[in-house]
Amino acid sequence: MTPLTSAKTRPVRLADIAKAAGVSHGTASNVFARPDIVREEVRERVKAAAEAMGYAGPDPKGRLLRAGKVNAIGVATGEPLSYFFDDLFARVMMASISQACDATGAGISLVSAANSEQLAWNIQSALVDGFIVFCMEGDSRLVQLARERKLPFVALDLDSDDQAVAAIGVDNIEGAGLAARHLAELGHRHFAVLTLPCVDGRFGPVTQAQVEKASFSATRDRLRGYFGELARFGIDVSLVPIYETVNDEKSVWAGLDHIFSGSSKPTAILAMSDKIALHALDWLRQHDIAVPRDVSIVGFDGVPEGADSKPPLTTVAQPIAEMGRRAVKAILENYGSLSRQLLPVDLVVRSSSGPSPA
Amino acid sequence: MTPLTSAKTRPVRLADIAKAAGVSHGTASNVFARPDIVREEVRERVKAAAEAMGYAGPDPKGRLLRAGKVNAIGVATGEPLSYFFDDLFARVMMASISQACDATGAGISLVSAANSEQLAWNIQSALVDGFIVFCMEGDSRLVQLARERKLPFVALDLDSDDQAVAAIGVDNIEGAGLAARHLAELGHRHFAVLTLPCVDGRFGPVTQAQVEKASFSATRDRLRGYFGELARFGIDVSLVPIYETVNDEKSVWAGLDHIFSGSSKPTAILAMSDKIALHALDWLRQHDIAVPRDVSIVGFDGVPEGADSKPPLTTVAQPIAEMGRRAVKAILENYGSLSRQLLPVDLVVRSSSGPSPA
DNA sequence: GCCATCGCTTGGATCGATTCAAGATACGAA
DNA sequence: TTCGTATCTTGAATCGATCCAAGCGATGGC
Repeated sequence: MTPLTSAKTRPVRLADIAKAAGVSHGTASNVFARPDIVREEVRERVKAAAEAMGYAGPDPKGRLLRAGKVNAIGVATGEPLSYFFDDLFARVMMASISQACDATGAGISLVSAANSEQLAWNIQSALVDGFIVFCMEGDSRLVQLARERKLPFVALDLDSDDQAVAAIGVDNIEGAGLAARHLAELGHRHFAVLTLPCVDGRFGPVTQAQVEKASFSATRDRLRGYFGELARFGIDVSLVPIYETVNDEKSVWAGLDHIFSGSSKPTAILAMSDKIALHALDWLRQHDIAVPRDVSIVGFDGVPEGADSKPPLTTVAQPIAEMGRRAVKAILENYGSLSRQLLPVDLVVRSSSGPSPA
Repeated sequence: MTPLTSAKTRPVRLADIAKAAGVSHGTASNVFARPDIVREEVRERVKAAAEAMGYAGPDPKGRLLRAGKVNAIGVATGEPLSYFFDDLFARVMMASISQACDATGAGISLVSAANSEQLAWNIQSALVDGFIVFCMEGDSRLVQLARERKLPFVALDLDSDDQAVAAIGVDNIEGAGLAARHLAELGHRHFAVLTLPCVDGRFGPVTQAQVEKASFSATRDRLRGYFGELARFGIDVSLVPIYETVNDEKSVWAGLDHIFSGSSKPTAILAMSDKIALHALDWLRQHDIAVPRDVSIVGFDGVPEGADSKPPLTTVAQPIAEMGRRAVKAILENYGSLSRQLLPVDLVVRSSSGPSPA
């Protein structure tokens, strides 16, 4: 009979207050879970005991085991956690995922890992009902770990290679083709391409053959889309300079330094992400190259920042909101069937693209 | 002996594969948790059984109950979940929180609720080791619910009123004073204030007395800071127009329409958030009012976007990264002691403020 | 050949709740 | 008074793992 001591040493359990109130733990549980079926007098007594003993309410840890459902979906990435808040594309995607979760009352768990040792553990021990995986690169390890959990699983933007993995994405080849055709139809014949990463960490000029070996399928497919369409306009794609960036300001600026230091300057730039395009816009402005008078540029993704840039960015918009919605739906409704959804992209023409100066 | 059927009806448990492998569940557990203490021959046998039966590995739900620690911190807000990805300030804060979590291997659970009914349940059933609560307004209900969980708890940016709540914030009065003094010392005598919300949802001109009744303490304190300092410079603050915004473009623009339609136009604007200030910058540019030549403006928060605006924004920078780090540390190390930390703010002078035109 | 030691394995207890069939109580009707 | 019914309450089973004391077998020393 030293409730104070035991309350100090270990948290109060439902069984403790049941005993204190002189009822069974079954009844005590009902007081919290289904108060209506407990007689008022008993209910008040139990609640009073809970209050007196400083009971924090039924512990979700216990409930979870019984219920089986966490009511939260995990969003995983190989990047650091802050990727979700730093990256333009991830941000929009997360906003749409969170709206879908809000609508259904589900929570979101962010899962990541600095080192790959941690990654495995984080994925294996994440308390979630399913995973949405951000696959910026051929993160096959991440995908594999997530699938091993045997929970509902959707990959966003994954390579089209493995048909067994559920994935939601866009047709990168088609989207890139749209961008290239748009510029070609405006009369442009001198192109340059700023790519997303092919290999981890490095940046610099690359060849078409090198991009073909990229681990990130979006990089490969977008280049194929660009060049496929350009070739159709009779442009010799082997002469088009390709510069690999790591999707940040530094590498993009280095790329433009490189591209515009050559003898034949492009009049049109194909950027594989809006982020690249927006950094490029900054570089061009600083170098007094007018957009779109001197140079046109088309991005990829359709992030909202593109609408407010100077000039507003022409881009290939992914249906990001729709992708997020579908991903959440797939997890919560546990589609076993969904194997691969390719959503349509949309060329959004704004003011960063115009007729070729020549 | 119909493993296929039973595997279909219900997920495979550790006990199932233990039986299949002919070992006790204790040993089976060791195979996964401490493989080194199990004889290799047995280990292989168990792993083979697991593989054969399609076992997904030890279920974290079960582990959790025993271990007691979730290894994740909950971040809660009264706003919709997308707030974390949309709002400038929240984004920076979340980036710093996630860096701190990454460093320690902890996960992040985002908790929110569209309606207040859901809120209670979401907070009560969140699987977390502690809460960091974003208190943009006097969300006392949110704070109360979180505290009832009796988990480690930290509020960010809460009113200084309730001393019992652990909170990390800045001295809003001091910060606002810094901004006001900076402008006053530049010779400005004609001010206008754009406030954060006082009451949910509405916006429009307000009086000092109305702001004093704001439920959001930061709004109150920042106005006090502004006016306290302005009064020190002999400015009659009762003549300074105050416009309440809801921290979005529409209300800010409406505010400036209102303020600049009056007879005496301000030369200096005090904005209670960088977001407000950045929207104001857009409005001023569209109305051909040069900053800082015609009008100076100072923001509050210190978000990175302020450094890239045109012109770059003078602002009162909160130590957002440090606040995030401390909050995470407080949760993970379960400071019972931390009651209230006020961190220093920093006036960052950029180009949006200059000498008064008069 | 016996005993001590070492190392792996075992089975039960535990984490904290929910659920359900069965039992108990109270109340009204015959 | 007795039985039936409606309403609570009870206690055991369950969720899926981890942990630990005790047991057991093999090995090596004397």
